[in-house]
Amino acid sequence: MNAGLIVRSVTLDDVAAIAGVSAKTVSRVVNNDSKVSPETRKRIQKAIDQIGYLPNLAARSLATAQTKLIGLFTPPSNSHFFSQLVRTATRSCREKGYNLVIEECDITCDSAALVYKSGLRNLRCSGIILPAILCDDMDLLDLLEVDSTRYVRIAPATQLSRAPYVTGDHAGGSTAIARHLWSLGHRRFGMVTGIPAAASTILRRDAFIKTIIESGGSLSDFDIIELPHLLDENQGPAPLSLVDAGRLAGQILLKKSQRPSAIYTYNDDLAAGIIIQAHNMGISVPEQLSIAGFDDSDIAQLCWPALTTARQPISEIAMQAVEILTSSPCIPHQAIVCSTELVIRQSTGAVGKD
Amino acid sequence: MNAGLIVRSVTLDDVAAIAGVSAKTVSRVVNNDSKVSPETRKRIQKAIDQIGYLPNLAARSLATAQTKLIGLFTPPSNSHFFSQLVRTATRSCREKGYNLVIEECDITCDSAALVYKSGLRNLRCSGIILPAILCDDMDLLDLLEVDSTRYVRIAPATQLSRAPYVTGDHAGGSTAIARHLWSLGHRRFGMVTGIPAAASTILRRDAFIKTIIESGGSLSDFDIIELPHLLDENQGPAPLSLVDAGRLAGQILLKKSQRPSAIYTYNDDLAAGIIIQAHNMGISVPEQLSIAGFDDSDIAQLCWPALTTARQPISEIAMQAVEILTSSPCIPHQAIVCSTELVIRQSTGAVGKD
DNA sequence: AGAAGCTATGTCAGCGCTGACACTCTCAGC
DNA sequence: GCTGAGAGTGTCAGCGCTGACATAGCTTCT
Repeated sequence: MNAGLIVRSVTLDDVAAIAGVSAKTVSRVVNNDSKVSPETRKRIQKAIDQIGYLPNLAARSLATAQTKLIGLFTPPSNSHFFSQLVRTATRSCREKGYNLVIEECDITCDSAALVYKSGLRNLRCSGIILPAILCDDMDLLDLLEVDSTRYVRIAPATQLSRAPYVTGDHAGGSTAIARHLWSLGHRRFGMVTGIPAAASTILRRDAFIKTIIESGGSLSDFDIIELPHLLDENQGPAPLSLVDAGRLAGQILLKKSQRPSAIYTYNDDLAAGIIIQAHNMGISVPEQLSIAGFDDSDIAQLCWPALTTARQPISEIAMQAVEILTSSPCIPHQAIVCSTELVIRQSTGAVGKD
Repeated sequence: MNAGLIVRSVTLDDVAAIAGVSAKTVSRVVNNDSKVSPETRKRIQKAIDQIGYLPNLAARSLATAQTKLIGLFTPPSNSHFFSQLVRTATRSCREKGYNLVIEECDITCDSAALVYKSGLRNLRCSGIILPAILCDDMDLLDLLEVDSTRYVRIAPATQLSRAPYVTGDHAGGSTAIARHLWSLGHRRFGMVTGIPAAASTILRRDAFIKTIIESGGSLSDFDIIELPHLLDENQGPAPLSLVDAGRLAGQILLKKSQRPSAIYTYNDDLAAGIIIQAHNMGISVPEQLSIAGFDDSDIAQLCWPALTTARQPISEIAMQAVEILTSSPCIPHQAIVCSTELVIRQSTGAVGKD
């Protein structure tokens, strides 16, 4: 390691001296400006390669007041949905010449605005991606607007016209799942919902219930568990993973005297937990219990039996978010709704005679 | 969105003017320098809060030639091991006042040095975390040293004394798994290895084989599949996930006339794939087939039956890596080996009468 | 021929911060 | 009273780059 060793880095001026032009012209070449003659361009390019010039992003940021950094908040219990989101966002950023910076925020203990203030904020990202829940923290949105930082919301619940957002068709996916389960003959349902503050939680829950009731069911056919209740029950030091939360929910739901024949969960991670719990209790899936999730994240095909779920186009959501943040000029109130699609796998089946 | 609107940001000078001191003194307060009288400090702090001063990291980077950014390379098929690594690294960076930037690199198609050059390089990260495989790309290491960028390797295979590294005890974990399987009566083994260029692949494989042979087995008791072979077979456009690769490996291994009674894989993701494939083929685990992985990443407890595996302290590895990069002064050739631990779960059992 | 318009390039201040160094007090020690 | 040390603060250049503007050398049109 040569840390400590002083290395004056190669600058525009060095290149300029070699190529016999001004630094500004080199800058033009580096930034692909037009209005540079082909010969000059070639000569400069040669000089750049020769001494291995590397633009200094800090200097550029300072001069342009543009960092080319995209910030992304993630929740502490990482679902598979988020892992995929992070991955695709990384790739999209790169394609557009930006870099992705990750920030973790547990809204159950910290205010998102506070986390932002003490962390990402003075990085002055060019744009910020705010996933569900976080994106409904009005203090945070205010703060971002004060800083005039661009941001995009993923699945916002409130003030939809305030800023651009991307979301999946939560209601549509839920409706499809409900129809599917009903048509298989299920009449008694367990549900595990997400965090109530998230729009997706409400939309997925309500669409499901509404569809069942429209089909002929009633509200008394449901056993509903809310995710926060599960998280609260956790004794351990580490936050409960969503899969573990699902397992816990399974313990509760499957012990009921009137056991549901189908369970629908807020996302695939929770559903995976239910499947595991069913295995542990000797309940066979899908013969004795059907389970459906949401997202179609990696985990869906990793369960056994593989999970019936509503596919959200996670990669597309991430790409669109990055696109919105990096488009120039910025389009004020873009709203993109990605459609969801029912994916039937082996975790759901016709209702059996228990 | 007020992009486009010109907002001269609040600077040190603004604060200085209000507090009636020089910008330098404000800088001292912001950076927690000693040698500022308590009263002055208080007065300045008040001014800072009053106008909401926010240090400009780009300017600071330019002045100090220090970006306080840590870069982390990830492979394209994200294993659970990496998801966890990313998460913990994010947290560790934050605690130390750094930010984490992710870069994806598929060494099967691109040279790591090239990816670095075209991406992370001109961000001039203060430090770079290089996971296995990547960290044995000597071109990349050369490049980093030319730039005098600090880096830390995770599980390097070659030139161990070249730079600091963190690694798990691959051989130890593998040996423990081998002893465990042998003691359960297994005598015929399937193996799925990792990418041969990685030290971990070789260490895990060789320790396993050596232990079995020492126990009385012979080389002819093994059926070995190498990960790259599986990846090559993939027709689809998207790269094969490790779980899918495991499934594929299962298809091959479990069709053999002399079917192994136990399969040991390079990591948990691959093992999960094998379990799924066993389910699909109606082979019961662990009664008819024992399966063991490596890492004890989240996926291990997400399988059913839960996976017997060798736990690597992933969080500790990430924390140590960040620690090495951020410690000051930098310690030249630190080498940290984290111990691994056998975790016995339900995917392994005594060999049955098939 | 002169005006007008273009293209290709140069000049220079300044983005916000910090390191090196200078300066002014105060106070202890002789 | 003088010296030296140290604490507290200020001055200023310069990190590497780009935006705004100026300039030089063309061509084209009137």
